[in-house]
Amino acid sequence: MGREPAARRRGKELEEAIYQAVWDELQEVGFTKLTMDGVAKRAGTSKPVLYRRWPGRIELLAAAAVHFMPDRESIPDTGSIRDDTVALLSLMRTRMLTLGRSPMLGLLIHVSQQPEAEESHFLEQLQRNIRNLMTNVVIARALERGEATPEQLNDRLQMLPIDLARSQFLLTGDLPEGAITEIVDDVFMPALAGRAGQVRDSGARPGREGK
Amino acid sequence: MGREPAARRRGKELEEAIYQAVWDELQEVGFTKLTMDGVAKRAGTSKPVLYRRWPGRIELLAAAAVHFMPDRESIPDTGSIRDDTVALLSLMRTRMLTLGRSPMLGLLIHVSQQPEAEESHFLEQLQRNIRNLMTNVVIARALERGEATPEQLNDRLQMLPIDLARSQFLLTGDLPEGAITEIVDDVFMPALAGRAGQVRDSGARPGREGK
DNA sequence: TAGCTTAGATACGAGCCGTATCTTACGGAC
DNA sequence: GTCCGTAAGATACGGCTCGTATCTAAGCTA
Repeated sequence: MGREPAARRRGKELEEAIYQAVWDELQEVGFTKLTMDGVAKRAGTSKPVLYRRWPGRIELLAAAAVHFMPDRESIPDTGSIRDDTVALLSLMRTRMLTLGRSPMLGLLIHVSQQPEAEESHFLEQLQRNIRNLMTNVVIARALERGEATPEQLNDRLQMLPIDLARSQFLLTGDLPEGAITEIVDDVFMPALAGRAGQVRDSGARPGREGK
Repeated sequence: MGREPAARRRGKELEEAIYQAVWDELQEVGFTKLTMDGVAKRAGTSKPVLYRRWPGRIELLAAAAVHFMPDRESIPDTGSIRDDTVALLSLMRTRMLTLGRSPMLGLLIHVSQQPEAEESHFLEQLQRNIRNLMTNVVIARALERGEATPEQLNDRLQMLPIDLARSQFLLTGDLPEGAITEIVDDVFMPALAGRAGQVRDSGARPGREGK
């Protein structure tokens, strides 16, 4: 007569179900209304199971995000810094859309109030990864190709496309294809060209190397 | 025997005290722990008084921010687009530091989940105001001076310093003097120069002017 | 089969939410 | 000065979420 209680899950199987519950709950009620009770209920488990694994909802969210984050880490060599940068921003787009705007803002708030935040390891790791791809792959290739010189590429300039992409996403919640090409073609490439025209700041001699 | 109950405040006097309480509470417990109970208690009043005026804590926070926001709206004419831009970013810096990183992120989350959000009128108003100062003052002056041409200045490029400044603030919680000059001198001015060198997009041939 | 780990159920106190109710201080009208 | 309407301030409430404590029994391991 008593209904069959669901089989008891453990380890990876259980965690996977919890992550899925987090993701579904995010989709359904949104970040601000994401609760531990809600996740536990949806996952068919109970709160203590969650608290045994994560300190709180932010850390649980971060873990779920890690779990669902696509982990493509390579930028195809397109042959030009322009297209490589577009590819990098597309990767950024994929990741940011996976995480979502509110969760990303939520993680940022958490970081901003708990500077040591081990849990935000995740956000910083994404950030660091993107940064490395820019400097060690896109820029490095550009230097090899002779598309740019080291003096030309200060830190700000190297991070320019990334910063603009993140800014756009945090403000609008999206990073459309068109925005990417605008960032690259209307800002980044001109900025590179501008620095090329006056390679050394001291000897600024605009427009002397002839077209 | 009974202690003298504090004199009952009304109107502007009361609201001022509430705003001050919000600000103090923000300072003391931080954005995520800012509660209506806490504000009411600190202001020496009670929750119904707050809820009669604002729908919730986010709206109360926004109102307090408006109240404390310095309202300098002018950018001195420094004689160059470079220095005008620095002045604009300094204004942005002042405003963002007044609001604070977490509150700004919190308002952004609120906007992101309630798109119509009338209350975030405040954030968008700040944004719009800065935008207007950039296009209608800084850029307009530059065009008058002949420092730039209209074709040179697409939307992305015009918003570049603002976007970078906001990005920096949201990530680090600050916008130091040095960051401002880097944004302007290492990115914005070169980008302008780059667009000047190749006014029409059709002729853009990146990486061809090298040695 | 015995025993250990831990999933899952349940209950709890605490804190905050937003609202309802009530008293009473204050300000304006006369 | 008196009367009255408005709104401040106190209090209490139900509801939700938090994070934890306690207990059971399921399932793995020896």
